[in-house]
Amino acid sequence: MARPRTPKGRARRTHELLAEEYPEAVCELDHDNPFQLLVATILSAQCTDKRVNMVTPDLFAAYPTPEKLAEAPLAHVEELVRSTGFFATKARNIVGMAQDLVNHFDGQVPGKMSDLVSLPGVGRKTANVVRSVALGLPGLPVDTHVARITGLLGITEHKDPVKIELELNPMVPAAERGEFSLRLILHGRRVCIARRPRCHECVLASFCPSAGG
DNA sequence: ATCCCGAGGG
DNA sequence: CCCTCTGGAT
Repeated sequence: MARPRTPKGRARRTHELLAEEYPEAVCELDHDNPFQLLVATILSAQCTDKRVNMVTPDLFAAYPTPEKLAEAPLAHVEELVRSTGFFATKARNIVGMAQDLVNHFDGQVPGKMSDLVSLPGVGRKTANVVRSVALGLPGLPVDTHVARITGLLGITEHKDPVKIELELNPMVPAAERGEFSLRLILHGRRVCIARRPRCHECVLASFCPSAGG
């Protein structure tokens, strides 16, 4: 298959092929509402979603709402999220985030990007996950997988995730950005694995410069 | 650029 | 042992 000449062409081809490969890519962080997804996504930094799903049931049982989490003893939250790594930072961030929701956003998860990134522990990646998965708003989360794969495919030259996001946005229709990200992430976990990519099994290999074999 | 900082894979 | 796992703040 011929390699599309432009970065945008490569982005579109990538999404076409990944949409066939992964028709129903879904967010695998367990959650029942936007607040829970926001907490789970903060916890997912440098950690597998599987491990996050191991700690959130107890966490949400103890602190089901922003109001409850805002008043939680830090030591108890640290204990509950310890196995996700960076536990001191994450505990402080999710409690502080809950306090901000109560104090500034009427206990609701805001949809505006500028509001979301004002919350402790929430950067653009986390904000875009919440927007696209829980709120039905446009959002293209750029995580380690999205950054790595778009770089390998020559869709972007940037290394900074925020620059990558801003460069990718015009290449992908707003309504498809969340799915595009989800599919790249799934592909990164299953096939284009950082440490040992399975190029033989990759549907993108025909136009991937790094698919040597 | 550096720190946070646990768990699992190769 | 070294790297990676859906990063964010300083």
